[in-house]
Amino acid sequence: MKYHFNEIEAKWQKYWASNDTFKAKNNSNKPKFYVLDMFPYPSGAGLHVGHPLGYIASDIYARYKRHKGFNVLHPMGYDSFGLPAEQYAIQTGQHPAKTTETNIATYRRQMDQIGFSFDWSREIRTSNPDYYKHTQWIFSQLFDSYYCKDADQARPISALITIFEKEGNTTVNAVCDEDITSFSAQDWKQFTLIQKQEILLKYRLTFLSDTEVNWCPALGTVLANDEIVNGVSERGGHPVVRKKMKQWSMRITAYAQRLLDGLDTIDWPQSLKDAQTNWIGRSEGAMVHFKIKDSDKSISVFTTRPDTIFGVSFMTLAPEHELVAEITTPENKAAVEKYIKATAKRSERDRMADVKTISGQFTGAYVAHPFTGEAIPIWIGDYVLAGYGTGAVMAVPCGDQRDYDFAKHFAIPIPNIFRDIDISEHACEDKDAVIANSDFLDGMPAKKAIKKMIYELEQKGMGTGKINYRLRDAVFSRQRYWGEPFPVYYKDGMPQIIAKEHLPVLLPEVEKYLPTDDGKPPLGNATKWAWDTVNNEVVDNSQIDDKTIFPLELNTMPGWAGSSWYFNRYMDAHNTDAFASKEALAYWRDVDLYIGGSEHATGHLLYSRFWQKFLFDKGFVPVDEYAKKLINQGMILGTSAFIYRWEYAHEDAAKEKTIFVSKHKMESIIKERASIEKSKRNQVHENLDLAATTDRKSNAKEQWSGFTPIHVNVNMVNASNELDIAAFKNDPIHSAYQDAEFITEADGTFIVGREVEKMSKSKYNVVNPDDICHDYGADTLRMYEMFLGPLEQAKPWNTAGITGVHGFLKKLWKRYIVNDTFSVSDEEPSAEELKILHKTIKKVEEDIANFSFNTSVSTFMIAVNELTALQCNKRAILEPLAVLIEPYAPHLAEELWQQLGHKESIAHVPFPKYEEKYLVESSKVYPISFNGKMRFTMELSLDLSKEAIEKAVMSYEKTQKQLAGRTPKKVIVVPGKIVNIVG
RNA sequence: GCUCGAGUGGUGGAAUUGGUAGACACGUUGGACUUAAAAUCCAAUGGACAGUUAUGUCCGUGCGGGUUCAAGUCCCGCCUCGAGUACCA
Repeated sequence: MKYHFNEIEAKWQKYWASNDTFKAKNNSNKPKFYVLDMFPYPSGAGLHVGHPLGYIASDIYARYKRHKGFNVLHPMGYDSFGLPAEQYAIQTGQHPAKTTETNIATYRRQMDQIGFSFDWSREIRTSNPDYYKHTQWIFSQLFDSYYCKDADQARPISALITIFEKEGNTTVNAVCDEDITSFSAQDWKQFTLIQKQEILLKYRLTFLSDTEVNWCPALGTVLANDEIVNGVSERGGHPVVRKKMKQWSMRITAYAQRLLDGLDTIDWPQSLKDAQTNWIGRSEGAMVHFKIKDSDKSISVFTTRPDTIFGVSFMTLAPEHELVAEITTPENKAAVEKYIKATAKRSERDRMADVKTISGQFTGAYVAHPFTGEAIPIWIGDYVLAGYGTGAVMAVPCGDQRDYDFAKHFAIPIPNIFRDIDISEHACEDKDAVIANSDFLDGMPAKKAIKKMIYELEQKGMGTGKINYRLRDAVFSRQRYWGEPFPVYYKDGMPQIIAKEHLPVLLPEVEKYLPTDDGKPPLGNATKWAWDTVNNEVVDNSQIDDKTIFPLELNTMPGWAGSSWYFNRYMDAHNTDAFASKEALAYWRDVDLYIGGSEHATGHLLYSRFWQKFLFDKGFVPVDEYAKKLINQGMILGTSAFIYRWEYAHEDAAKEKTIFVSKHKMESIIKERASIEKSKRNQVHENLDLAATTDRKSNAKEQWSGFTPIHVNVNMVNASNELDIAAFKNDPIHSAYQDAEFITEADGTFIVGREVEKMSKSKYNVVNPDDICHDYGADTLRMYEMFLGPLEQAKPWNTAGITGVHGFLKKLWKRYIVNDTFSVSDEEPSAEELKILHKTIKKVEEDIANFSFNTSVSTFMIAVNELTALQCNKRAILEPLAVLIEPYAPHLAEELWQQLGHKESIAHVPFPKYEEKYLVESSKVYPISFNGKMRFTMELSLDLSKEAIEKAVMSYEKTQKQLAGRTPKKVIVVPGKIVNIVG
């Protein structure tokens, strides 16, 4: 009986599935433990070896917790709405639901073969109506809520209406749009229904507003900033323009402070907390109002340094600032307009990337200094962004380097307001500098001066202390097909929510998935997309009468909608009334361990915290942070392979053909070429040492221009970096290279270049787990992925070491099964054997607690090496060992468990108990150092006193030999650790 | 620029509060078994030098300083690489 891993693994996977081994119960006497993975988007490429890294780690943890007596919830699902399926639908006409289903089947097969202990009975898919029904409902709850700053929580919009009816809005302290105007209870009563709705929309936690968005005409959709790379769309690389559009937004800014505060209560990686903290970008300062000369308007600016106000020598507005056109004087009009036009052409990314160019334009207008009354010129400059703060800056050139550079460039005065500080070279951004030339602030350090200034500003009514956040409200509309439809219809142009009992509003069928010809989103193609408010159902568009039947919203929700609450759904995945029952939520509460990539730091991981806090405010969930602990797994990188194309131009273009050169050959050519270049610069290329290429030898009329690296599929390259040329030529992807010539090394091999890059389809460096499962088994894959290195570290995939792990499993197998026969003895174990076992238990438990799975694998190897050396085959050792290793190699462990005579699965067997007594040592091999350098070791009893140790060491013959007659100055004895002799 | 990580043999990586640097694997070399190969097993393996051996000496955790009986680990100053972020007022 050999270790037939394929048979064993298939057998146990089937057993687990048919016995519901990993099904979690929603009530239990055991303590609960919830282990969550970030659910994948099921892409067409299938799972690659990078995906399972985090899943293996969480699976080990989940399995370990089951052995430790926990009721473990370890679910999996799919984030199945998304752009790739839609793009594929546009290209092929295949319905995204169909594509998604096919991809999910592949993912499921691949995950099953790795032996994860997921409770598949709770599987969820965000694109299922049963699921997005609740996403729609949460949206409607946000719509029906506003954020009360006094209570510091979300409140029902009905409560706000009650206040409006009684007192108007002047006493309301709520988060709302900037442009809100005051009204009385009397006013409110007189407003029309539409006016009331318009006002309420300015308070709702999800609201419609005209937002400047990144519009991608080719995709027919709006993109988030993080979906744009180098000014073009991340997917497809299409151009993007800025455009105003009516969009749904989420008032996440209402939660800015709570999102910051919450970070202190959760055990997440510091780097991730830092990322969120920076993203939210809290800064304390003041809002200052500068009155425009010869106008009754004023310009507000936010500043973190109100104490430097006496150093203001100009003001800069973003070119997009709403007052620019109004204040510009006739003589500056042409220049200002020209500058605005130039700025508009540059994308926001462009403007931000260019730090060196200083540009700007004077408007001709002035504001009055709030304290001195002095006229301060107003400039516009593209270093000021419309989207941050108020889009205006009070420029203090002596205290800010950018303002300083701007002033220098345009010869604007630079008054110095710091005592004894030289600003002839650069600005002084030191917060400890003492203020001077500043009236009532003279002699104060910044901290004190800031407080004083805010007080003065508030006294004069010229400003207020303010906390500003960088965080912006999140745009929530997408002009896409494959997403959740909004539960919204429009009556008189105002959005109306569809009640819970009529959800879900199902995604309609469409002829094509592109935007309509008149620029409406894809849902504009649907012919049956109107809401009948009498029968509460979707009806044909032709029935729209704007009395009882109205048009439905054409946008769909973004990808992050479904992923912002999915962790709650797993608790009660089949509930049809609610997203989860109160009982289920009360029992599971929150995620105990969440594992996923750090790339979601400012997306999913921020939005989901926001939604959770909202649901908490509404009393729908019991906790306001849903994940107690989070671990980021590092990315598994690919090792790309390159071949090098010889770039040359032949006199006769028809005679040109593609030539690839082996790596070392290429290097010698480049070297040789360089020396030729030296002697005969710019000469026609004379053929180099290319014995194999006779054609080239007779025809020397080629202009050489270097080598271009081309990605080749890593699966065509062996471990020695040799390319399988035939396979390369046969690959349909490379049909263009069928007649290519390959110049090999002297020994006839063709060597590729290697480079570590992100694993991606376009780089042909994707390694999928299927082959490894087939060749070595899932248990080997699991252990090897863990053995690669620390979980949180990024690392290149390299199968070179996999034989070591596989060999280890075979060696382990042989402890139980010798010469094809199960042979475990019931003999009493020796002290030495018990010591090996308990040492291993201790180390493995510590490793799991520290998520140091790579060192656990080493620990197992050491244990098996040592037990092999002792020829140990005793049940008292091997039975617990099987349980120890089960989280890592579950199939093998199940098989051994069965061989050991057990009928039940190993999955819930208690973890072996570590007992200190087996590790107690009576002696220690002390390292004896001289001046810190270890010279020899000496075994001594552990009950010796310090003095006794020193005596024993000093009288030892080797010590005296080392000292060679010298007398030590000092002897350091650390009992149980080390002896160091100084002198 | 800023923030956060990280630099250890030929390679991936160990070293839990400062206490024997290089665990465990890969690779390489030599050997056993075999007609042969695969598989398996055994041995050696940071570098340099000395020695017949036993062994010994020196150097060694990116670089330069420091603290300490003792530093991969702590402190100061650099360099390099990676990730994130950015004219944030």
